Amino acid sequence: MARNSSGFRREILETASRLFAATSFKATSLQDIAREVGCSKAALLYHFDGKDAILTEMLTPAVEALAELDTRLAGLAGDDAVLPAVEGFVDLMLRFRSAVKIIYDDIPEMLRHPALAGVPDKTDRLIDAFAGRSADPEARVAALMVLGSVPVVGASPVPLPDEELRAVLVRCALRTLDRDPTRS
Amino acid sequence: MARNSSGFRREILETASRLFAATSFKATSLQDIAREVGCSKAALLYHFDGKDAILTEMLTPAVEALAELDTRLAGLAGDDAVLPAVEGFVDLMLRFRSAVKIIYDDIPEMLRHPALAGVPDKTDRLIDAFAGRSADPEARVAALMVLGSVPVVGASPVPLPDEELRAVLVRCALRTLDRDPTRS
DNA sequence: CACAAAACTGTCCGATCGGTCAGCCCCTGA
DNA sequence: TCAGGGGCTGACCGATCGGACAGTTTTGTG
Repeated sequence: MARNSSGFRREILETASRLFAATSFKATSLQDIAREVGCSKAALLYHFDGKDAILTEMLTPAVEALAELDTRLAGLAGDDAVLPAVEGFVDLMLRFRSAVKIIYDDIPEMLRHPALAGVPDKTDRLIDAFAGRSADPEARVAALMVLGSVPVVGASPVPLPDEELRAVLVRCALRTLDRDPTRS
Repeated sequence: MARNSSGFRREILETASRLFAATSFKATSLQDIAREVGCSKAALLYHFDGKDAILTEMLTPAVEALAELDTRLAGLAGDDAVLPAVEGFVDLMLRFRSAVKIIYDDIPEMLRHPALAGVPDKTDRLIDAFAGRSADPEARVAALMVLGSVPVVGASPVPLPDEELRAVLVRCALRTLDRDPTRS
């Protein structure tokens, strides 16, 4: 064998990235990567200092881009920061989509657990309801955002009593879905 | 020892729930739970059929409530489904917050990885920018929602070219933040 | 062609995981 | 009093993980 070294490194990174995104970082073993690449586990450890080093090298560009966005926003005050922050964040996410998947695809893996069988089906129908049974792509994306954002808030510590938090969440979610919350 | 059996079961569930939420299901071993509860690992497996059974018993109420919401929404068509869906989902999430944490707290665990050092700080500042540097709780919650929702969309397969997806995401995010996207 | 460096392999290792099992303790009721 | 069963333990098991290492093949170079 003895392929081109830097090309081999890249091949390892791409394969590992695919596997990490498909399953998850923790659930993907060095054996899995080696099998997919077509080399021995020891070969991986020859090119990289360890499993963590593979992940680090894979995520570094995204982390650096986030740091760049951070410094760019630091100079903007108040309302001026909102639009650049949103656009910058969305661009970042789209540009490093595979990296994002690696971080977030622990959730689908968790949903594969027998205890949660049938949940994905129900969340699909929930998206349908959020979108008002519409097939419009924008409505579907907004619905997906609501499905994701509400639990994220729930998993985070929020200094707000449940009743107020409930009202705020409903209001924000309706705005996301382009439904005016200001009505009876 | 020989404690009250059902009380002991409840104690195990509560401790396990706390540990699962604090770290993650996979990263929490039976040893960890046993140490925290103050019994042997074998004692856990005497009361439960296995690690999965503990998780299942913990999540079952939430899964059932989700199924209930699902059937309740099934009869509603089009726009009539939106508000009940949003309110039902928010209520569900608030009611089973610990269960939600268990599913979602794989992400914070991932963010603890050395490769992602410093990322939480930057996302905190990103939330600040999303909220327009405001301390208003509603603005902070909306910002948190945006931070969560955008990557969730990125990690999901969306049948939309990147450019359109970008525009949709920015628009929806601005609506979530209560910023009117309809302007130059 | 010779030889050193690079590339790679098979094998082994310690740690940790979920789970099993024989047996001990102790309360209960006949 | 003593059999018996529920509650529980410590020791152990096989599987799997990331990683170490000595040794072998391949490659580049004088």
